[in-house]
Amino acid sequence: MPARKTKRSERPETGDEAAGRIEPGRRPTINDIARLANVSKKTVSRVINESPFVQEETRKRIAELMKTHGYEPDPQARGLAFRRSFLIGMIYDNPNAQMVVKLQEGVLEGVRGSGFELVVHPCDRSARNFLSDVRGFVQRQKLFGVVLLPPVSENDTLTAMLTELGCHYVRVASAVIDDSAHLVSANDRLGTAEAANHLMDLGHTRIGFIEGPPGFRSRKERRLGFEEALSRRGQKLPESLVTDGAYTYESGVAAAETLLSRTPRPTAIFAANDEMAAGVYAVARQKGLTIPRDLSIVGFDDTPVSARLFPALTTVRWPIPEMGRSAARKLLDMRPGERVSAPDEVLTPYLVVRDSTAPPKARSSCVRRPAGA
Amino acid sequence: MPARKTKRSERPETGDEAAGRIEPGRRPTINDIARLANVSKKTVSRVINESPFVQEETRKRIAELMKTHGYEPDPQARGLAFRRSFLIGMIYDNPNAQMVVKLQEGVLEGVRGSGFELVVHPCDRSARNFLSDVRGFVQRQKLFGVVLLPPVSENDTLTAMLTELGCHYVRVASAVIDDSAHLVSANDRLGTAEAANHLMDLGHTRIGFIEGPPGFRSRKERRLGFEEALSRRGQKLPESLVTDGAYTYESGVAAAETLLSRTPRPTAIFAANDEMAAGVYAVARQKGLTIPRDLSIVGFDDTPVSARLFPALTTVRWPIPEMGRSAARKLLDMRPGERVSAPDEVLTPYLVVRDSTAPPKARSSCVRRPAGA
DNA sequence: CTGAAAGCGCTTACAG
DNA sequence: CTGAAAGCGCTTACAG
Repeated sequence: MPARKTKRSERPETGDEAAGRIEPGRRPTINDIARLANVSKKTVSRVINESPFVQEETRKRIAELMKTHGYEPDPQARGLAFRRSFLIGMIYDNPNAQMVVKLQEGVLEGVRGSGFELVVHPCDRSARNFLSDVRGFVQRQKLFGVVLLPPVSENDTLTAMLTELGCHYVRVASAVIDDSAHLVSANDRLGTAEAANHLMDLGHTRIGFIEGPPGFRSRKERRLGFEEALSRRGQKLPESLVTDGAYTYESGVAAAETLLSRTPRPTAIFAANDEMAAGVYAVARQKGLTIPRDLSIVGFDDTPVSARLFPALTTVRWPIPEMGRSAARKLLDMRPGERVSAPDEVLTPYLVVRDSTAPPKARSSCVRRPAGA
Repeated sequence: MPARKTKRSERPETGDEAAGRIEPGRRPTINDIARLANVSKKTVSRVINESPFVQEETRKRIAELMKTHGYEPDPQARGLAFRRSFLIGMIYDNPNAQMVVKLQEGVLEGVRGSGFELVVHPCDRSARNFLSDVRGFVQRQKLFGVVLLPPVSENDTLTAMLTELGCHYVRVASAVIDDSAHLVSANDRLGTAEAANHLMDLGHTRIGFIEGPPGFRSRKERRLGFEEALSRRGQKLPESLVTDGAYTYESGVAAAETLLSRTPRPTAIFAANDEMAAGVYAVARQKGLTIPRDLSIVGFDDTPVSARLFPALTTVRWPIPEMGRSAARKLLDMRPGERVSAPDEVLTPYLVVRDSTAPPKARSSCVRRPAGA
């Protein structure tokens, strides 16, 4: 239907008067607004895109008309003209559902009101067609940008490809692995150090350590942070007390079985995430060990599972929702003409002390607590 | 850049020969393919949309060209012309992260290769602007369809609005609350009945029941299924042994405290989901009750938490991934010209017996097991 | 079976 | 500061 060239002489003074000219049930388009405002659609376009080259009076009149008629520019049409969509992708291969959902919510919170939407893309990072799959996804949807979750976020080949495709990205990570504009990160090393200090404060000297899976940067960071904290107080982590893990409950069970069969038995275990810590609980119970009297346990993440273990798990809180929101904002800052807001600091995870840690039983009476730690 | 009107007389015989004519780095468009195939873009369009009105020889030649050049039609442009996007929304206000993530994965699996993508939309169903928020989301993105998760899926005002907007939808639900085309459902009543039978088979007669939250259809279904099964064997559920729950761990704790303070104490508790069952474990432990010797527990969902409780939870498995895949397929079946595949049956959840159920201690010796149940 | 024209709702140069 | 023309990559009538 060709746009009726109606009485351009009439200049609507109020929204109500003009409303009759849009067929009910049809969403108004840029043409409707232009016609009602007696301007070209290019001028309406300028208002939409906040161009400074519009007379204030005109801008205001158009803005009001848009509001009155509930006009919202069509992202599809805008995207086609811009050669870019208003979609943000979230790419991940992460075993932790709680983390994924909370991050999604955080990102959505961060883009609220911006007109952007979130398209999720779980994937298999070890699949042979991983890169081409992501490439197709990004190209087909002409994504404005993507949020990358660990460990996919640590893949530099991937980010190089995204750059080549002209797709913005922000990595969610455990260490500073990119410049501030492309990174939302927690300082895992600091968080783990806090956990180590807590255990040493309680008097533990034989501490077991369950690592994250190879291929996760957090594995390295968490171990490093822990060992550094130990060595700062002259302690060290013997190889016999370090075990592999996979950030899953089952791997926590397996690791705990190994660690708790060592002699002498460790008096405390740090698990690089909560899921694995839950596995340690199961093995401890099975071996008749009481937590924390016979064994102290510390986890990492502070996912809901930590509060529902018994006794409640002492763990390091990873600021998931904040990371999501921040990632979204960084992406939005990449819109042309956007003034970049102050870059967020690298967030510091902090220890949440609950009931799974206590001084070691056998030694609690003969070991001196370090003063003022 | 205007499309160069090049030598239409030359008719490319092979893709290789033609390849040189598309500038490298630029994705081919329908115009490129048309030019290379020496046909109008309308004909290419017909091939894309699988119109029968294309000569087989022509169709084949064009299809090959598309493949050679890695041509994929632009969903944005197609959407603009179709007045509809190739996006599917997932709308939910559900506390269970595991369920949400698995359903997302299931839907994505179901649409794989179709060119559709999934846009997630967590929301607050009790917010005053709930409906208008969803309406804006659907209209702005011109969603092809949406998958509705419980309890949002049970809102008929919502589905009426979607129909009015011309947006397809599929509900994920716990009972038959719509016609087969719009519904992917588990028969919760049957699943719960199985749980009840299992407990009765073991000899339990005093069974506590923790309900789901008001506003969830599953609350009603699960209770009904349970009571029907009991009454079929002449048992009944006394009001004093029924408690409210909210599908959260904390509500499970509160409910268990109530139920376990009744005298005589119930010998078994059915919790309407796994999260609440986890809460029952905590209270039981705190009261010094050993599971299943002093108390049998049955959950519902079979989420990962059930396997990591100790002892492992007997629960009713809800077929989450299957529901997601099926929902996606139903949506795709609504594409014009699509022949509807056989509608899925309503899925039946089934009992997974683990270690949290046993005959009641005090009575196991004097109660006769019902024969052949 | 195939195509030229017009359109989907926006934006980018380019004028003025 | 404002607009007419052309274009983004596709499809829908409408012809033939």
